[in-house]
Amino acid sequence: MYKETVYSAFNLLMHYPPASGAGQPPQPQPPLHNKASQPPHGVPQLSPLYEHFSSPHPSPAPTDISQKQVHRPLQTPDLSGFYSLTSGSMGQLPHTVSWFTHPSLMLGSGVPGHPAAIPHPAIVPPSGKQELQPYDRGLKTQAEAKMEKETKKPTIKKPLNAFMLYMKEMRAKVIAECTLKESAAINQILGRRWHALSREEQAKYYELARKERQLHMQLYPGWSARDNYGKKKRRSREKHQESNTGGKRSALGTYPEKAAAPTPFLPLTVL
DNA sequence: ATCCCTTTGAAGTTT
DNA sequence: AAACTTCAAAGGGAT
Repeated sequence: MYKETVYSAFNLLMHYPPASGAGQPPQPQPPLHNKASQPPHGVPQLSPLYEHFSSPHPSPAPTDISQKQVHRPLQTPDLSGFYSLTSGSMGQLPHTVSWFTHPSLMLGSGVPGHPAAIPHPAIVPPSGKQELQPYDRGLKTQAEAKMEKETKKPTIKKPLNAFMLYMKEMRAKVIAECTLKESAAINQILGRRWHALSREEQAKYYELARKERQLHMQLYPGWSARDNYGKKKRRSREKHQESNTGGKRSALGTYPEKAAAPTPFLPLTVL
């Protein structure tokens, strides 16, 4: 409740203007490197859509976006955010940016350089948890304190990609439709559903993701995905590589053995 | 308490 | 350039 209120308020403040030329095809971007993530045989390819777009790495519209999002008059009194668990239809997408609604992103400090100085949802403490107590009791050396301060810097998260946005919106729906609760299983279903989406449906999410990246670039001009590299600790690297290596990535119809068989108690519509 | 699993996509690094 | 790696979310399960 509190979360949603905060996020919605953020959404309202950061309302996005409609993409110029609404009704134009959005700008999905093809996977750049990962062949395994290409839609498998039988799944509509996205590439024909991509030719509508000028560049695989569209440069952000310079200056006006952030101004618009800050000064844009509120369009609707409805506080339900894009990711409201109850709404769910992309057809009603407000022009918002999803990471403003990230549950874990409401902590953090203000947005650097942001005119409204609103805590930005993409900023989280490294631990993901709020630091309630001063951690330095004065017992550490300067170097240690500096080191610790460095590691406690808020983390600016990556903007969500199209599929992540789709997952965020559809997860609750899938969970409601089946008895599964484990995210790994839910994500498999969502992956299948993603491939089953029409190009137009997917394009909505690609467009949203593009806007996310644009705004992220504007808010954090110097930020790089590299900044977050190595921040996740990995328990068994080999095992992780095996399951997460690009070339071995499972695709529709070729899921790992473990998940090959459809879950028996799932209604067909879920899969 | 923290990482793994599982998905796709973006972007980073390595070969 | 291509291949490979990491991290975004989520939350139950494993360590």
